[in-house]
Amino acid sequence: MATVSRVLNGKEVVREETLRQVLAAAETLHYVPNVAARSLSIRRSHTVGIVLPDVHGEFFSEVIRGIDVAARHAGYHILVSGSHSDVGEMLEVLGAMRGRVDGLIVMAPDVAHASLHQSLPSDLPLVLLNSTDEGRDAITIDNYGGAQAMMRHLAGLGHVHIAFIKGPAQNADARERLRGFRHAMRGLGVTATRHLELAGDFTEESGHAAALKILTLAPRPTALFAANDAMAVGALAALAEAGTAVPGEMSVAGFDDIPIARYVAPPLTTIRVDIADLGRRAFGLLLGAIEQPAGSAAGRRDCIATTLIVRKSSCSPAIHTTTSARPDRKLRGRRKGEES
Amino acid sequence: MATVSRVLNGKEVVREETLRQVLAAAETLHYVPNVAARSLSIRRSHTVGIVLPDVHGEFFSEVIRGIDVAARHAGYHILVSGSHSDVGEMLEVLGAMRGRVDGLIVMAPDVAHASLHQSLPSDLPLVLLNSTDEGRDAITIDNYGGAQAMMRHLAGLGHVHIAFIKGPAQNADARERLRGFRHAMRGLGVTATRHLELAGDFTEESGHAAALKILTLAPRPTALFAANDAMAVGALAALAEAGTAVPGEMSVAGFDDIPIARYVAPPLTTIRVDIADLGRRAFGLLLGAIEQPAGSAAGRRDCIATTLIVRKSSCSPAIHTTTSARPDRKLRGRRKGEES
DNA sequence: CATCCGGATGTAACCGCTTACATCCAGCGC
DNA sequence: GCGCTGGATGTAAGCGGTTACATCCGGATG
Repeated sequence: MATVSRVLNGKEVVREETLRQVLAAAETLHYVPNVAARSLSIRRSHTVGIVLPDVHGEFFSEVIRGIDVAARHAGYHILVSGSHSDVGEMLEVLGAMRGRVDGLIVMAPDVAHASLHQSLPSDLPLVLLNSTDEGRDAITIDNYGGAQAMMRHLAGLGHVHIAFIKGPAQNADARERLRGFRHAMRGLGVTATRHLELAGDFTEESGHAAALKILTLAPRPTALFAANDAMAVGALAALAEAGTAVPGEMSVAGFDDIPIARYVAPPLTTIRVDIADLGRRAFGLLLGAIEQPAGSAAGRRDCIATTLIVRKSSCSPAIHTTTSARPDRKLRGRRKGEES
Repeated sequence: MATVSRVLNGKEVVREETLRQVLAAAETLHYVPNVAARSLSIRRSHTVGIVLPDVHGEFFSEVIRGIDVAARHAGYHILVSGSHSDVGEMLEVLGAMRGRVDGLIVMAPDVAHASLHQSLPSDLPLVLLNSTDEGRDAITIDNYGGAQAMMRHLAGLGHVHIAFIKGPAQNADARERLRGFRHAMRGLGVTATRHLELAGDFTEESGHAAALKILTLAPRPTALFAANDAMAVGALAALAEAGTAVPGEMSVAGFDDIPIARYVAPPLTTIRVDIADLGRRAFGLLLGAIEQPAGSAAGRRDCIATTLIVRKSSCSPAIHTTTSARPDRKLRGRRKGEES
């Protein structure tokens, strides 16, 4: 039976003839190796765990899809647990996965929960998604670079008064995007940006509310950059209700390129993030850590690039709207007519 | 050590005092039971496998979410494998899951692949999603009922000439929706419906193409019912390009209530399917089959209810458009002016 | 006081595989 | 002919639990 094991694992030399016999016998007996016994013996399950918070549809599925194909390719399986609303639940699952998996991919964008980071098992290969922690491997999105790319786009169109709708304060992605915005604004010579930064929490409603506030600013910004697409969509709705033309009177930009971004009116200019790639790379990093436990010191980083997607929601600010003249719909309407 | 096992499983009587000692020791030693050893011994992994074809974002994540929460609640884990483009790949994964899971939830809506059904392990509890097979447990969506509900809605508004954009011929969901449409049409006294049924394959492009064909029918239908939302969205785009007012000249309805359905212009009237519930119930059925293997004869069925969601894309047909007058854009434009 | 009883705990076989080590055997050089 | 060598295969000791069965022990019973 040692020989059978050798044949099935193919890692040792077996006589050609014997090999054939074993294979034939296995075939006729419908033999299927017992996975549990093998795991017990080699202390490896060829399974990786994925723990996600309660993230939404497209993101959730794309991350998993990315990890899934990479894992399948490497002969690994994935044990998934999503929609954890609180840290306690997450820790519980993390505990239950112990022993079942060879490594873990954990997404916990809310850096606030230091308790979680402390409780992560230290004896298991682990990579973090969209959050960092000294001494642990992590994959992040190039939020800073993406935000700067969008700002370059807007600035290139001629915008200077650009408002920004922020994400949750404790969210790592949101913070980086904000950092990118601020840096770009300084580059445009605008140093006092605080009044141009509106609070938001990544929901459509918060985007809606923030957009209404932006309309009251004087001078009124000519462009609005939301830290994610959901808020940009909310903003678009608010602007439509207020009768503000997009992009005529106000350019709007988002971040993420969620699927509906191309269907809203007007289609949204945004930053695309290749989420499946995020998953793929996370698995790659994890696999490396699993296969060479003593491998290069932990703390490896990998960053996912972003792409600027220009659609119809952004354009150059019209000359007359850059002045802070109070909006007068009839008048503007006539002027528009003259122009065309 | 037998006693330790008894304490940890709590299934046998142990002296109060001993129990405390064991627990204390386990605590100080950071003892964590080895899952593989336990599975080997009790021949159960407390894990269920989920195998999905290459389905899209929202559906994928919702099904998994539904199963996930139900499973977690019951102390089970889920092993996921998605995005299988062909049957061979699916079978491979199915094989690899053998021994790793106590049961399987498989989605294979393309009934055409009888080979798959034959190759499904027969010694493992298994429930099918959106496809049926004699003698196997299955959960389906109430496609027939949903389609009828939508038809009742349209008929109630006064529509009689209703076109239908079909889904892939071998897709079980698509077939049932078509059946619902036909039955309802007979109820409306329309017996020859074939010319009102346009081919489609669940993609936006096919919906776009089908809508253009519908515009050429005489008498022109006053309503269009697509077998899924993606095609309805495509149709909406086609109608907008052709300058056909929705819902004024043509009511449009879809099926699924995908997230963007509420963001398109006009918001889409559709049939909502509670997908998370689909997953939840599938797990429930599977759990039953796992816990009483000899349980009631296999072949249990469960059906997910659907809900009619009325939005802005449907309304009563204007009186003049129910006649079969040939469309004349200028003329219709003037008439409209007179009405308002 | 010997026997019996039943609850609590200890013992060891077993789950099915991997793998270090033992064994076997053919070919080789001396 | 003999000891060696090395490749192929057999043997058995784990891996870390579960659980049937044996054992132990204090109290009730005859």
